[in-house]
Amino acid sequence: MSQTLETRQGRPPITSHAAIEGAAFQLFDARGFDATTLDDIAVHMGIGRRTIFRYFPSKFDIPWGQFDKNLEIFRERLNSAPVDLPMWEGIHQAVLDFNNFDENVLDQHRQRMRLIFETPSLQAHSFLMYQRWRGVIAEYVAQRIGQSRGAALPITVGHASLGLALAAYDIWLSTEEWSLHEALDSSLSNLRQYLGR
Amino acid sequence: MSQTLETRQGRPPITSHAAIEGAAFQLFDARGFDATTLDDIAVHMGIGRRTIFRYFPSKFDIPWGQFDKNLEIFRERLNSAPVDLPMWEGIHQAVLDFNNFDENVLDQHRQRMRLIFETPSLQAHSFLMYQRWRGVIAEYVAQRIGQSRGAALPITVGHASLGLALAAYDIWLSTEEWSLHEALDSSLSNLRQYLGR
DNA sequence: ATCATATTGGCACTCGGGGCCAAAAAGCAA
DNA sequence: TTGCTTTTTGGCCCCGAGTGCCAATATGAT
Repeated sequence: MSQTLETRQGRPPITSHAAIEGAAFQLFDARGFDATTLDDIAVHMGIGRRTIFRYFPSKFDIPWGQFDKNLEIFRERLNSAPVDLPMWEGIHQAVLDFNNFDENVLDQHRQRMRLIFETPSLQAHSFLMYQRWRGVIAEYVAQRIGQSRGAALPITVGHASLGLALAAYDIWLSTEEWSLHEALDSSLSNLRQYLGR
Repeated sequence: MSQTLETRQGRPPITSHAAIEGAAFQLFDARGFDATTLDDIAVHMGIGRRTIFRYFPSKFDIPWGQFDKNLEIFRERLNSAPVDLPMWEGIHQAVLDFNNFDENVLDQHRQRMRLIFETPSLQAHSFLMYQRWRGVIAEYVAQRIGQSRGAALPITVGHASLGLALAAYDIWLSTEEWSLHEALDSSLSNLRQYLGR
């Protein structure tokens, strides 16, 4: 059993990732990401600016929340994909699963991704997140075909899968017509059609 | 005729994009990108730090040199691609052309891309460059199929092409075995094979 | 009450970036 | 030569992100 609920020694934390994230999004929505300083967030929460850096390595990481956790979930989804399917189908299924959100969190996910996709400084930093995401795919492909993580196919499939996911998000965010699931399906089938069959 | 060589009025520029780029790369190679401050570069060149910002919008843009110019060339390459070929072949040819460097500049191109690919802060900012690159592709696809630049296929092909190019660069930079041309070919054929045929 | 432990947040610093503007350096006209 | 115009330069001063350092604070344990 984990000891999350146990009483710990030492001064108790005054805030949390979720609390900072929530307060930050309030201000981001109102003034925009760039126009919101860390001082604004700290003052608004009644905590020290220095404390924010104990929870997030940079301002850019706040909109991504607990990305590490999600990446772990994605890795598990991939590893439990059925092996009898063609690899591209298994990966696509895992991506669909990973992007399957409950109704009640879908709105905030959309808001989060919209902020990330529409703020240039945030887009730039997000590339570092994307790199880790495609690294998970590359690792899976490498393990499945028995090659190095840096070999041509794992690298290529990682980049291509990332491209498909980003395309789907671009499409999903720019129109109300499609669900995220449909956008992911459509980008894959569009690519297959484009590459000629 | 252009008036590049004419005498102009006003105080003449004390430096140039190329000069700053050259001096900067000297220091980047010696100390690394992050450890080199703009003050270091300015002092090393005997110019003011403020002046550097007249030539480059940010420190991150220095390693990219005159990216706008190259993007224009790429756009022309694309637009002069033969229409009787399947679209994916035309685009692939344009990408190959765009990445065809003379022997004498290949080393410095490799050095430049290695710096960009190996420096996280630089990777992040480079995503903004990549966005513009794939925008050129999306525009071409949109125009060729008579749809909006933001439609599903243009967006998807843009992202996928970018993924292929980045994969090729990853492979090219990580091994001495392949030429850039071969790496680009290999990433495309790997993707086609992966998607099953 | 004292001690051990863990978090907090203030202080001071570096660096990238930008607004502002006087100084510098050229051509041109009188 | 003397101004006038034009253009670039770079100093000055500011802001905000991010970091190292460390005393203050708030808990549990003895």
